[in-house]
Amino acid sequence: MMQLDKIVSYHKALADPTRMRMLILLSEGELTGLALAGKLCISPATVTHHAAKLRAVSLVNERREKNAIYFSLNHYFLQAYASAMSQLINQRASEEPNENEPMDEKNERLKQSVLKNFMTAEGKLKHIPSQLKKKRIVLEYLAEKLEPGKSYTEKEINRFIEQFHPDYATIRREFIMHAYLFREQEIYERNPREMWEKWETLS
Amino acid sequence: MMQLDKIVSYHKALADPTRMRMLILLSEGELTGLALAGKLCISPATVTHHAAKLRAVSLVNERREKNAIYFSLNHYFLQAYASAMSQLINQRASEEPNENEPMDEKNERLKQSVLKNFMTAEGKLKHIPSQLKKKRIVLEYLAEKLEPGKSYTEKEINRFIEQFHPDYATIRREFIMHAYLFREQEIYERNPREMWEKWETLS
DNA sequence: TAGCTAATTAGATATATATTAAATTAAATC
DNA sequence: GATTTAATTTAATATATATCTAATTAGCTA
Repeated sequence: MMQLDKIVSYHKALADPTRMRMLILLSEGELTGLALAGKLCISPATVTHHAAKLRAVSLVNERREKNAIYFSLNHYFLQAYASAMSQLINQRASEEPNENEPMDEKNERLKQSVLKNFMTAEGKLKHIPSQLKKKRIVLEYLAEKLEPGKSYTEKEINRFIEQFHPDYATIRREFIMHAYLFREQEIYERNPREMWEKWETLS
Repeated sequence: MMQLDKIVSYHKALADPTRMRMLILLSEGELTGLALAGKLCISPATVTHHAAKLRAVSLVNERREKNAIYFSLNHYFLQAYASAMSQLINQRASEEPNENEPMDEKNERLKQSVLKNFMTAEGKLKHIPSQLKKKRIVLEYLAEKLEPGKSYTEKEINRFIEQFHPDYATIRREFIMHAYLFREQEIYERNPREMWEKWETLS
């Protein structure tokens, strides 16, 4: 369960018109600090200030080229956090105190049982688990078979998923909703594993 | 297109730990101002202050009973606003200057052509349009056939959708994502038409 | 190395807002 | 009508933060 503070910080980051305009500008492509300052009519120092807040909640990425720094949107988190809050509010009831068994062992056991239950002997997916935790196990298992860093067209993704289940549209959407897959324009890419894990800590 | 200010105000409303805790408390049911003050360890005046902010962005409802006021969550907006921002940022590119033709005529013409293109002669849905505007037309057309105010189980919703398309899971999700349908616990309900329209103005 | 450009940091200021106590209003009950 | 309970408003205060200028740091290039 994501901490209150993180959700609040996230909303604080978005609770400022200048930062929101920054994000909108960045949605059209990366920009340097100076360029942002120019377009927003603010000083470079102010850009740094806001960039720090956005970075703190992983909403922007930065890369250095020569002595300029290019800012860009982190699409993962833009989508991921958005639903984290509704989860916080809608899914409270399902919280349970944890038992004595070590977490890692318990997770591994669950993972094996879920894969056994939801995958056929031929390696096809029977159906998508409805419980979030189980769903993530299945999605992760499938996503692992995608090559990290490689770009896929939508068709390629569909064909990939079809190997396991006919309803590729739903599963593709689940991949994106749960941050296993990332879509930019018409191109899909597997998110790095650390993103999967970061996302999980949010929910 | 939703105004920047509204999105910012919405995030401001959620950018405070006390208000977030209020929402979490209210997610378990309605409470009076005094009850909230007690549970949150703050003065009644502070509750009023925060309630005003949450009300300003339609996140809470109020009802009077005797001389107490009961606050409750507005689930519609909790879900609706959340994705409005990603839309703001992801769909900018598709904006176009509008032509001379009156808006209403244009919309009606689009609606007819979309329904003709995506529905079979037998009244089944061929597939879900990928363009947002067209998708909304199809979803609205289907949602109109649900009875407002009536509660449906998930199974009933599935059977309803299956009349039109086998992939009820996807369509059910789309209904919820686009605020045509509202889920509380395991029960589904059609949102009132005004909610559909309010939601559309957000995107 | 010196000089240039971009970005950050530090310090200062002004605005916004979260909070409370006290006064006031609203509704219900005696 | 007087009293009680709940909520709001008002006024005051303290904290947070958005912004700028000026000084500093980081990296490039002549």
